[in-house]
Amino acid sequence: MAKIRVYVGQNLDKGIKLISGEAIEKKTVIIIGNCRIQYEGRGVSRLDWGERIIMIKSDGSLLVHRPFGYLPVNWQPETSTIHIFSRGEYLCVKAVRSKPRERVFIELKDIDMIVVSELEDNAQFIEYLSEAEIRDFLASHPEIIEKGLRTISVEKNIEPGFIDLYCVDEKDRIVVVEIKRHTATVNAVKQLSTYINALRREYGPNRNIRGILVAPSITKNAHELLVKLGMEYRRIDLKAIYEKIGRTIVRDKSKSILEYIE
Amino acid sequence: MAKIRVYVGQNLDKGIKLISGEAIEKKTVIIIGNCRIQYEGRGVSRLDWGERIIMIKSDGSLLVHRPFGYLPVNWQPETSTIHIFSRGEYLCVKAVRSKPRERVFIELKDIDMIVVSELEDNAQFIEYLSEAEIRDFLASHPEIIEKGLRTISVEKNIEPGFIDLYCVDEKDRIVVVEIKRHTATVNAVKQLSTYINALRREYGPNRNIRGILVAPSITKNAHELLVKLGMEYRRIDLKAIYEKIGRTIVRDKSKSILEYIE
DNA sequence: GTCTCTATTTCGTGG
DNA sequence: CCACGAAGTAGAGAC
Repeated sequence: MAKIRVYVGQNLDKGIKLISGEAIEKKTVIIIGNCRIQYEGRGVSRLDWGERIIMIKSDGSLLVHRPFGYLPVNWQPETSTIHIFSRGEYLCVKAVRSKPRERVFIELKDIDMIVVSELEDNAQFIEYLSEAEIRDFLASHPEIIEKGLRTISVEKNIEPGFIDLYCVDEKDRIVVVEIKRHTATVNAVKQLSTYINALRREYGPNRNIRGILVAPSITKNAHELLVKLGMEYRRIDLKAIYEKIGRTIVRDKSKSILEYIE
Repeated sequence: MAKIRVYVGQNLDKGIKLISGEAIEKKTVIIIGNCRIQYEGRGVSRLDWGERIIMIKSDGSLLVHRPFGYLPVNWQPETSTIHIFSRGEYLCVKAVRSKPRERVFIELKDIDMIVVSELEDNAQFIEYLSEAEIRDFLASHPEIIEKGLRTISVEKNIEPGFIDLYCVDEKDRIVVVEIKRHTATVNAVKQLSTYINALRREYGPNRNIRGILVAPSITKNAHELLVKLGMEYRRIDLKAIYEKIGRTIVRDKSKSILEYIE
């Protein structure tokens, strides 16, 4: 079980003393209370009094959550230094970051609860179906994109940027493959076009160079532009790739994992 | 003061019953405990047992925070439906979203604390120095960009997209202004170049059309490309703009607000 | 440190 | 609802 100290009601003063004095090393602090907030740095923001949840982690990251919305209303990433101190009637939390130079300044006028916890969490976060994983899988199974396609290099660096897959087709034409793990937009088409133009400059007009955009879907505008520029689209099915890579971990058996992919 | 109920130690069962039975309407729930998590949807992830903080808001948003890092390790935005229920030894939290189809499934084997709160927060979040604000300010003060510059239109829609400022200079040449509120990259240069090419096609080769990229800074590659394409860079100072727009709210007087901008 | 690109990006806005 | 671009985007990887 985690070490947790809860300060509420009569004990709040003790909690305030604890978090404002002692360094909160290795501890995660949650404060619930009525506060106002100012942020200055890359932008400037102001938020007047309201009841919110403040989370301060031992690495210096700070989050302020309102009772709605997925995103924190104010925050500071982990490179910050955090000071907690009393000023007049208010408990103040000040998180300053030097690069970029910015600060979050919180004043609390009412505190409902303080939780100081020491959490142990050493598990490794494992992700599947990232763009890198899909790219590497397609690199070793280029026939999924097109029969007879062979991969020459992965993440090939040419001047304008990195080509996901640099391949040749059955007729030995160069094929530039751009992979998107979700809906391809006009930007993706432009990106692919840039690569192809660069290669055409390099190889001259006699070398036939093809461009294939691989994605589970593509926007209408993107597809029009793609066709206009003489390039091609290949749909991939993330579900099928996931099956082929072969995962077996399913804990919640109420629904198949594959129902949720793409 | 906010309405807060804390369940810890002996009371945990009561808390579990509360959050798994009743709809948690208008309430924000925090659970601290040892859990494992699976996510499936746009991607797939697994996280084995560890002590974490789970936050569930009344709008259906879900966040799981590890004791480190600014970002939640797993989450679900506010369009989700959330079910809390017991299965065997575990308390389960299941958040499902339909568009895109995805789910987060959490199993808790030890719970340290449950907090159920009703937070009141109606304050308006106010942001300054957004790209829109900077753009509108420069639109009405184009002389900051260049002496004699006049704004013709803001957010002008031409085929490839929207031009931030469409101006004419002292010599009545068309000037396309692209504004970035931080470091301009090669993409910004390409964007500007696209607009200018479109206008050149429209107005023919005799009309002189200039492009100005306005940003607090620019990357080396971007600047090289800009010069190569015959366009110009103007540095803007966010601090100066903020001063000119004229803000006065400064609560924490220990440091001037302007120290923290840009 | 600078620059570029991805992200379970999220979020807004305009068509 | 789809498409596209901004964000205090954050974070990773290459150079």
